[in-house]
Amino acid sequence: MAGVSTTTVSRHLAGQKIREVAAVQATIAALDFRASAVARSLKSGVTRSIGLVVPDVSNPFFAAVTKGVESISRQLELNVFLSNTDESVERERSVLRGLIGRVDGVILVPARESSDNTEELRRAGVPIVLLDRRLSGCEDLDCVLVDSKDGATQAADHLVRLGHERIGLISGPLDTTPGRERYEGFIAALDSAGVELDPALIQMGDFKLESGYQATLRLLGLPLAVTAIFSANNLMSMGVLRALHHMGVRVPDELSFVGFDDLELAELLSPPLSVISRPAVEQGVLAMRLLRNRIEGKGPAKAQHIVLDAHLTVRDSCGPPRCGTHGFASSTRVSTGSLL
Amino acid sequence: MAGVSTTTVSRHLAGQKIREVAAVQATIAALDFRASAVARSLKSGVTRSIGLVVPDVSNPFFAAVTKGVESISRQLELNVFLSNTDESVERERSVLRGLIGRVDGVILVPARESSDNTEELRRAGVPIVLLDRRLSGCEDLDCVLVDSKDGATQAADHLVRLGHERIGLISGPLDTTPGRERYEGFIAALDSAGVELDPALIQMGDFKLESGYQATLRLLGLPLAVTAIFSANNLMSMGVLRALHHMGVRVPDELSFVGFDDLELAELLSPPLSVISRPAVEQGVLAMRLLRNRIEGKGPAKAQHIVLDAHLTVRDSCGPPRCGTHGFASSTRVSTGSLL
DNA sequence: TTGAAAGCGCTAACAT
DNA sequence: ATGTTAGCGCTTTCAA
Repeated sequence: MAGVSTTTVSRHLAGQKIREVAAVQATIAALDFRASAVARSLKSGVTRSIGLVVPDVSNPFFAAVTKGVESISRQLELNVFLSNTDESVERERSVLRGLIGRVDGVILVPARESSDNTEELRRAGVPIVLLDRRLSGCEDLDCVLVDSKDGATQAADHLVRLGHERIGLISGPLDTTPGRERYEGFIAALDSAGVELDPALIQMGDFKLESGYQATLRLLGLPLAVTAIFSANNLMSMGVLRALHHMGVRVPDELSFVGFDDLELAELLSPPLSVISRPAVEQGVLAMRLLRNRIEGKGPAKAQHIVLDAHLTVRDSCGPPRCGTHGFASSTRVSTGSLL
Repeated sequence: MAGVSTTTVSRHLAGQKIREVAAVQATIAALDFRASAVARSLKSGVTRSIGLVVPDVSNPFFAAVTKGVESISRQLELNVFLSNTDESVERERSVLRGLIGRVDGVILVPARESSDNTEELRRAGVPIVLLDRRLSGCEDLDCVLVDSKDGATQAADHLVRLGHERIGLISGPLDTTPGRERYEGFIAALDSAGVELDPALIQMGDFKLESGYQATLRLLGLPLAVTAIFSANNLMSMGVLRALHHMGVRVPDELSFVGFDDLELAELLSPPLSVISRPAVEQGVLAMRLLRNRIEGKGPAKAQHIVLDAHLTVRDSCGPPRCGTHGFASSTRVSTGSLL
């Protein structure tokens, strides 16, 4: 070094006034000196990093959430570790474990509502904010949610109002907050509207595209034709659309469709899709703010639960029911159709 | 601690054989002990983290790249810091600076070809792999690219073969590898096909949705109608589609369209989109492998440049030209149309 | 096989 | 205003 002790340099870096400013600055420049983030972390116990754990970055919804988190964390000069769990509890556990000691806090979209992998993190004193999904036994954690139940209710009401009575539900995993709430909201709405609840109309998916595709094929194969489909998330909706397209089923003429979560291109599809939409970037932003407060020890000691609204965006994929015109399963229906 | 020195514990954790295995393991379990990643990093000089710097995670292409990177880094037990630059050189610089000392290597999609922000990183000895875009003065870095020029050529040839002569080009920034190469490839292909190159047909965009929208409006406003449009990336393609939709221009009847980069829903749009597609997840995977080798000092000393192929996926958005039927600019054309 | 000691780079307490 | 010292938690000589 040039002239002074490391302490002096440290002080200078910390913004304190020192005598040999010039010399120190010159030497810093000459040596291209940069304080070691690692050593700082070791000394201070703070990493200036956070973890963001989502099921799948390539899901546009989580991509948007990520953007929201990232924009705030940049302002805060926090680096973000991004990890995918691929909806798997095991992966989630290993990911979370790998974050211990590397981050000051975690924003987590839990893979399964009933599988709590936050134990170790919490013992290690790492603040956690839950995003989009609850976690049983973790009601004491901050949480940013959307009123999925209400959203699903709106979807169901919309279809019922149009006169649909045989509506297929492609549900997400029930052990997931959005999966469960959308399921419950939808079923309850149909129920209170006096619409039948044939179990065959309920198809379980896993929030991934392929499961939406397969579920749709199963629904189309039902002996009694469905006149409408509701899908519990965007990826499965894509699968539904693909299946409908491959089977040559016209929407909304032959079948009506509503999906939970908007798609960037939804209005450009043919027909433009009616969907339940909700803020995504904003969820990320709110979660990051909540986490910041936890990390800094600000804010109320009590857990904050923020619930945002979802709302129906009506476009063109729903119409009145028209029975028996699509499908490949029942030759009876087909011949009936041709008799008319 | 219980019975032994920290050294012994350290050895046990490192996999060496020690006498008091039982006692040590018991104590580790009892204390929920976890070696500090930070202290380890300080001692070893290795962080077991990498940085991934992209222009925009919510662009489906980069989301897919991210997934590829993430899948390999998980296998390698490396954590990944994700950052958006939002196509901004300034943001890139600050992001890259923030990564120094925190990562063992960086995968970078540079914001601008001619603005090299890697200086500091390189002086700090951090290995870098370039992804999707070159960086001038950095030919010595490993790099994973796609043959954009060839892809754009295929797009141009496709349109020319169908008989188009007034083709609008919505280009990305020329100071970007994909922007420049797609521009050059497209222009060169038209040129060698003997198609006119009216400068008004070339609209500059910034790879974001809104610029595709605006560019399309400008193209539709041209006195001499365009019969086809080529857009240099997926986000701008969405903008084009939206503009065409709003203006009521039918594809491919009134106007043909090809875009660079596939869209998850491209085949479900009406019409299904013809696009230039290319591996995305694979680019991420390859870049991560390259980076791993650099970090471990394996592999050839010489920089590796991997160039993947792009190919035309023909669907239904291109047809033969039909002039003068769309647009809102020229009243002459409109009245001519109604006279027919 | 194990332990003592030193040091990775930083900062806070204390002393000057 | 500046320097000295100690210690964050780990690993790695070196010695026993």
